[in-house]
Amino acid sequence: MPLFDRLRALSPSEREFDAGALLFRRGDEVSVLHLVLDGEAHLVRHRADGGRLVLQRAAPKTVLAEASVFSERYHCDCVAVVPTRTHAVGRAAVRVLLAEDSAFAESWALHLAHELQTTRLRAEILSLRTVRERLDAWMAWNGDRLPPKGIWNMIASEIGTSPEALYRELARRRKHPREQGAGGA
Amino acid sequence: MPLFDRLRALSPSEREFDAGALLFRRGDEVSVLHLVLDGEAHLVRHRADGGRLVLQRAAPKTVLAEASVFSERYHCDCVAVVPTRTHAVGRAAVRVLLAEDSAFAESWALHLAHELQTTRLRAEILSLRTVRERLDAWMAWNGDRLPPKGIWNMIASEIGTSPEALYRELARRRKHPREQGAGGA
DNA sequence: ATCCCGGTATGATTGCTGTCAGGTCCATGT
DNA sequence: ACATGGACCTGACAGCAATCATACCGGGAT
Repeated sequence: MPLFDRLRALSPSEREFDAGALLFRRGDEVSVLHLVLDGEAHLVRHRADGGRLVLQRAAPKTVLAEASVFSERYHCDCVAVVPTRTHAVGRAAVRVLLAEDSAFAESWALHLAHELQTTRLRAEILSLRTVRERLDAWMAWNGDRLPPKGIWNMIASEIGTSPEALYRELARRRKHPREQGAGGA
Repeated sequence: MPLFDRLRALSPSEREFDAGALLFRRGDEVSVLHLVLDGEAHLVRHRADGGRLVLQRAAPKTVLAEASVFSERYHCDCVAVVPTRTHAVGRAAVRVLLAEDSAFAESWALHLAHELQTTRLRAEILSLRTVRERLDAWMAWNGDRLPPKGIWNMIASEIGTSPEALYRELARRRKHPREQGAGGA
């Protein structure tokens, strides 16, 4: 991922956050762009009734709140859900680079376009109703191969089902290999 | 939407497609970028078993397959699901503009970042399990107001549920106004 | 060697939603 | 006035998955 490295090269500053710590608050001035190195940070919006709406789950090797580059202030809170380390890049520096280095601007746009593509796919998968359909769709995107053992839990959360439901679907396919895939129209 | 207008200004060519017609095929050379004016076009990937996986549902006033700008050839098919009219902008022209006009590059990135934001939100909403939670989340994003009558069908499909289920949830809230919103943690 | 823990596996139960089926209301056109 | 169609509404039923509970297994730590 050249974009990530290019951004990291901009400045050497790293930050660490305990589980539950806030990376920033809604209304704070946007001074840096965070790249998640380890851990996980959630972009959340708090509702009047106390409920919270997650807007992004940033895993390691992920750019956090890309849209904040274009905003003076944050529109939502960001919290580390586990101990998290980030690389903080100055927002101003990123903006200068975007404006003056068209190659960088291009990789930035490419990154966003790819991210958009996979997120749209995820939304489409999540709009399917059965675990079977969701797994079919996941496989269609991942080379028509079953997910490797060891990450089934991750896949389950990716396709929005419980691990148990995924285990059962996988077991079903082991027993009835030919019935896979539907003639979805 | 200034980006949309800026793109339209690039060239005057419009194209029309009947329902079911293909805008392009996987493997075709990318010569133009489509902006959907009327109708609806789906980006689809065909599976070996005949099933199809939708990657994007492009409504009017929407840029179709943004990632294609950076690709020589298409990675999936695109089909008009209803009679559709698009504005076709030369890919080369867009790339030149991206490279030479940093203001345009910025609005392009801004567009992608916004699209990414709302798509991530949609994915989060779709990963909720009950209609109640989904509607709460939708409302949290839309000013804590109930959706206006007349578009409930649209909302239902946005949050990935059947119209009936949404009607019931809305009726429930009419009867028990105070029980809305959960202390979701 | 043993403990521990996370992932894998599967049964039983409950609850929500999808679907079908019927019905009302209203705007529009004739 | 009447017919038409679309959105809204609600009852009934079936089905799928979330959840709880239990158990197996393998690798890493002690």
